[in-house]
Amino acid sequence: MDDISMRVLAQLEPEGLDAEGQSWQQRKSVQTRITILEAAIDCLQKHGYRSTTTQLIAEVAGISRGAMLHHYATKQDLIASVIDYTVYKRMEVFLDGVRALKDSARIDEMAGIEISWRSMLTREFSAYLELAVAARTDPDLAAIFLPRARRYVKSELAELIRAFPEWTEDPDGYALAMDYANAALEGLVINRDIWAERDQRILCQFVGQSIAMLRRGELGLPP
Amino acid sequence: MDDISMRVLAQLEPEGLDAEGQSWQQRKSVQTRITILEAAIDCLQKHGYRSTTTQLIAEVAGISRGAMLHHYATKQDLIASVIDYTVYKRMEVFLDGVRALKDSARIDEMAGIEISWRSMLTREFSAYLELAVAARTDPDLAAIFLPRARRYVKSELAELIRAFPEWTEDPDGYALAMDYANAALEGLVINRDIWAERDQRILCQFVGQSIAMLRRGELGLPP
DNA sequence: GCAAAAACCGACAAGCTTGTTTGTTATCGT
DNA sequence: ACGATAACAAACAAGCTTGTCGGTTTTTGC
Repeated sequence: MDDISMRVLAQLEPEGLDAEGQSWQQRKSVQTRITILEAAIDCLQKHGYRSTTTQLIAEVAGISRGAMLHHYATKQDLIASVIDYTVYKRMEVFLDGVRALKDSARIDEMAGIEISWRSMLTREFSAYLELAVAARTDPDLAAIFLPRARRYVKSELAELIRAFPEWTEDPDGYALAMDYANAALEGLVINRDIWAERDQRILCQFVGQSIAMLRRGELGLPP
Repeated sequence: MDDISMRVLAQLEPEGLDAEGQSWQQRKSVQTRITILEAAIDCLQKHGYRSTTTQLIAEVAGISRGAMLHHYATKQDLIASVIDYTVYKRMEVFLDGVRALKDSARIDEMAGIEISWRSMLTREFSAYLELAVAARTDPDLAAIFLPRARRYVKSELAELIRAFPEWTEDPDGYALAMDYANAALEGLVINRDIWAERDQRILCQFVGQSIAMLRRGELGLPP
């Protein structure tokens, strides 16, 4: 893992899941928590936030509900951890993908879009998006989600530019490209069941092309 | 209302709400149903699909739950009507907006994007989007939502091109532009609480610009 | 070893949601 | 005018969800 990844991941790494050198109980606890978080991700993806009951999560995780409530006293505690965990894992996947690209593929073919698109098709991002949309109409969820989401966007913007050095000279354009890619692809994800797959591929390519033009300065904005 | 509007709206007009020349009971019934639908829209926007209980809708509508279940025997019946109703009203707003544009504004300044964006900030679209995302994880809702959504996309694509005659020569590009605008703006709507307003405005302009380039053939796709 | 703490389990009360059912008032057709 | 029908109201049962509580097993510190 190189410098770039270290910085980003260090900022976003979830707490309470890194006790690898601790006692037996600590490690057992961490393992159980990860099992719970993975189960929660599955449930969020399949059933959505409001239908993801603590009962269901416990069943999928294969432990009793009482045991789960020992690790996460309330549903909010659990969801807060899910947010951190999914953000961390998605960033991990995204960075791995971008780092694996050759410079030419990344710059000329806008392959970063493809990586971003793929990272949005993961279980983790499905769960994250589910929370994002649910937070818009659930005050309790918004209270724990929005601060984390804003922090995440900030970290992503500030650090990920190291993975795209070709944007260094144009920070505003980079910020726009980042938001733009996220918005377009998230909109695409939402309509995945409605639109034909071919249309989705074309759309994805179009987004990549327009970002390429933005970078080359052929498609800008009035000041 | 001109020809264009007539065609589109005729295809999408909800059933059971057009009994204006009927008996007193009929008109009363229609009025009550509209009251219920408007209440449902408010609830969906504010609380999301899963928290929009029949109890809550009845309270907001100002009638008893029993009375509501007389008009809509089940929650699914009600939601199905909400889908048709919101699609109809959004299309109405959108068409009114586009018709009010001068040709120059529509073609050169891509003002259609601004209209589309504004139509997505309405109560009706918020409710529709809420149903769209909820349908992705709720099989019962998906059963009534997806068929209607696909029909809506088809009607929109087939008929709305009359409002944008400058695209007539390029049906593929038009289809792409349509999907693209919807995806990007819907993604923008979803992140509305997370991103700064200024960034949202810039993003909206960028989407308009890239569509303008697509129309001028300066930004196409490989076959 | 042994007490304390942590991991884990099962059951409970309180509240909410949905659809059904029974009853009341107002309007329609003849 | 009068029976039928529609609009509306209220109460009920069945099921689900959340958080709390007492109890059991396993690990840790001494």
